[in-house]
This record gives sequence, structure tokens and C-alpha cells, in this order.
Amino acid sequence: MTENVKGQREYRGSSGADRMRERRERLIEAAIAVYAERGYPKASVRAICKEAKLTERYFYESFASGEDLLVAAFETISDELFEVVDAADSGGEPEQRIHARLRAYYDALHQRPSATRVFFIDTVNVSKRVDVLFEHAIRRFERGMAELLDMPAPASDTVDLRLRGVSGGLHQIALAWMREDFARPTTEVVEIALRFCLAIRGTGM
Amino acid sequence: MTENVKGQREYRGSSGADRMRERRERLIEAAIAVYAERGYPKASVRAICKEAKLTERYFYESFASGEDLLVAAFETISDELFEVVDAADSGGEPEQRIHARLRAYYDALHQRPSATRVFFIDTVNVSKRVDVLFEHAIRRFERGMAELLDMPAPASDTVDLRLRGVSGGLHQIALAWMREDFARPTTEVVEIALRFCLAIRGTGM
DNA sequence: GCCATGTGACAACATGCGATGTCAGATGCA
DNA sequence: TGCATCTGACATCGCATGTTGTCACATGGC
Repeated sequence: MTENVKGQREYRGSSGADRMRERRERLIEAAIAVYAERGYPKASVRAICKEAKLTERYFYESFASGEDLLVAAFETISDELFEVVDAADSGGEPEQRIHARLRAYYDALHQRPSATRVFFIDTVNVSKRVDVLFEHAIRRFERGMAELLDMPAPASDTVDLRLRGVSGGLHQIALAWMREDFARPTTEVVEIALRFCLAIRGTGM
Repeated sequence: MTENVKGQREYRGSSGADRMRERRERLIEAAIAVYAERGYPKASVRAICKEAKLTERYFYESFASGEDLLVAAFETISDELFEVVDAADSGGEPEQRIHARLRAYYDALHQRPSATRVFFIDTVNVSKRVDVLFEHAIRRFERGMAELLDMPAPASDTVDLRLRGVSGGLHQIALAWMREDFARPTTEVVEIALRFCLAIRGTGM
């Protein structure tokens, strides 16, 4: 519960700021659903508002443009993913840590198919701002994996193409699994991903 | 030179069918340029026609819709790539063959930056038809690599996620290289890609 | 030279979009 | 109760798009 601001008042039990935040969250969730269904380019502001059961006025209350909402949706999904993966890594041997991180990662993707679709497909190459965020996310993931793979930590200004091979492989494995509607059990996918990582690690490539 | 069809005639030295085919090719090249510049969703029919120095009437002479042109452009690029890669594989030891294929692949990408951009970025996730074609292309690439990596040939109806890890890694290496405007020499990229493949092969993952 | 065919510039139309505005009615507070 | 605020449905505007059509002019075959 938030303090009321001057010129605002309670309405149906919540403050102005709370109502606004709830609308914002509803718009993000609606956007994820609509992006997943028809893709970002065809996700009009009107359609997202209808999905969120809000009107256009409330859209522009929280977001200056459609792209702003896209960025917010991407950040929401990305943050949740990193939270889950980082929480799963409870230390131990590198192999165990890799396993834990991969399991948490693929589990999270499996549990939120719409968000996964948006993360891997609908936010890709549609906005420069999101492209930059995606690249940041990949690098963050790679930094987390480097030491576990016996690879030197990558420089911050250039891409380590060897690490990119690893993260890219894991990425495309996830994408293919998603495209087949998560047909195989998560454990099988994690097992394959783990062996993939260990194959690279074994050779100190 | 093609036979004139009834009701057609020579014009500026070429037959009706030839002129039509030349216009079609010009539209495809123009489309690749415009897609690379502003992305497929923002590549209007008008803009492509202007780039090709043709008018809308000639667009609909060769393509029933904007998506038709997208498909044609993708197929053009994809066919050229496979042609180059297959031609480069002149037999020998698996390691040499992998090297030859990778070098041809990354060379071709480097030589045609706009087409590469369209292939990796602008045609991705914008059309179901192209998505299917892309998946076919990946599988064709994977079939070509499987035996060289001591992996069993993948079943035709399901994705081999281990192979997908390899092709996905090579894919993302290429993408990152392209994103930095091919800053490093091709040989360095090929070297990394080769070691990546051999690391997987060594473990018979 | 005549006329069908080819060409290019551009108009026309319906459609959907982002963005902003209007307005009646619901709600909470003094 | 009276009144400022909040809400939702909808109108409105300018603009870009795909697609089809029009029309004057160029070109080539007879």
C-alpha cells in the first residue's frame, strides 16, 4: 500500500499509485500473451489493451509507446529467468553447478511457455533497444558459465566467440525444444545440454 | 533469350519473359537491400519498388504478396549458401572436410553482408513459411555435419538436440561476428568454429 | 505511319494503426 | 449531499500501407 499523492484518492480499496502499478502489470502480462499469440509487429496497442481489459488511455499512462511496453515485457521475463537460475546455483563442484543452472533454466522455460516464446522469438530483431538488452542478457549468462567451463572470463567490450558457441548451442537447444512444444521431458533436455557443456569443458577449447 | 509468347514482343532488346525475369531478380535484390536496411516489417512494397526502380504494377506481376517476395529472397540466399558450402567439400579426412565447409560458410557470409543480415535477422520469425524453410535449411546443414562429427544421422521427423547444439553454436558465432561487422579475420572465426566442432566430435557426445 | 503492346508516374480506395480527446457515469471524500 | 476524481467506451485525427486502377507516353512490328 502506497501513500496517496496530492490530488489522488483511494478507489475500490487501493491507492492511486497501487492502481496504476496494477494496471501496468496487467498490461505487461497482456502484452506477453498477445506477443506470443500473434507476434510483436501485429500486436497493436488496441489489442493489448483489450486483452488487459483496459483502455488506451491507461496504456499511455504507463508507457510512452508500444516499444516501451515491449522493453518492459522483455525485462520482466529476463529478470525472472536470471533470478531462478542464480538461485539454483548453490555451489559445489563445477559439474554440479552447471547441472543445477541448466536444470533451473530449462525448467523455467518449460513452466512459462508464453513468456519463453516472447523471450526467444517475439522480442528478437524487432527493436534495437531490446536487441541490446538481449545481448546483455547473453553476456551475463556467459559470464556465469565461463569459470564453470574452465574458460577465461570474457572481456567486457568484445564477444568471446568460443563462449558464444556454448551459449548459442544451449540457446538453440531450448528453441528447438520449445518449437516442438516441450515434447520431451525436461530431464532429457538438461542431460543433453549438460553433456554438451562438458564436452566443451573437457577439451579446454 | 526466350521465345516470344503470343501477344508479347521484343522491347529494348529482350523478350517479354526475359524482361519479366530481370524485373523479378531486381525486385529480389532490392528487397534484400531494403530488408537489411530497415527490416522486413518496415519494408513496404512501395519502398522495395523504389529501390528496384520499378513500379508497384511490376511487383504484383511477379509476386502475389509481400510475403511471396520474402520467401523468394530467402530461398535465393539459402540456395547460394548451400551451393558454396557443398562445392567446397571436396572429400578427404573428416577434419579437413569440416574445415573446408566452415571456411566456405563463413567466407560466403562475409562476402555478402546484406544477404547475411537478411538471412540471420530480417527473415527470422516474421513469416511462418520462411520459418519452415529456415528449419529445413538447418536440418540440411545438420545432415551434412552428422557423419563428420561421428554422430548418427538424425531422424527426419524429430530434431536431434545434440546436433542442434552444434549447429546452434556455429549459428550464434556467425551472428555475433556479423553484429561486430565482421571485425575479426575470417580465419580466426573459422579456427574457433573448427575447434568447437572437434571438441564435440572428440567426446562422441 | 499506324496501332497494339510495354512502361512509368501517380491517383484512388479501404484498412488499420498510434495517439489524443470527449463525455457520461461510477466512486470516494468533505 | 455535493463535488472533485476515476473509469470505461468510444470518437477523432493524421498517416502509412496493400492493392488496383488510370492515363499519357515510349517502343516495336507491320
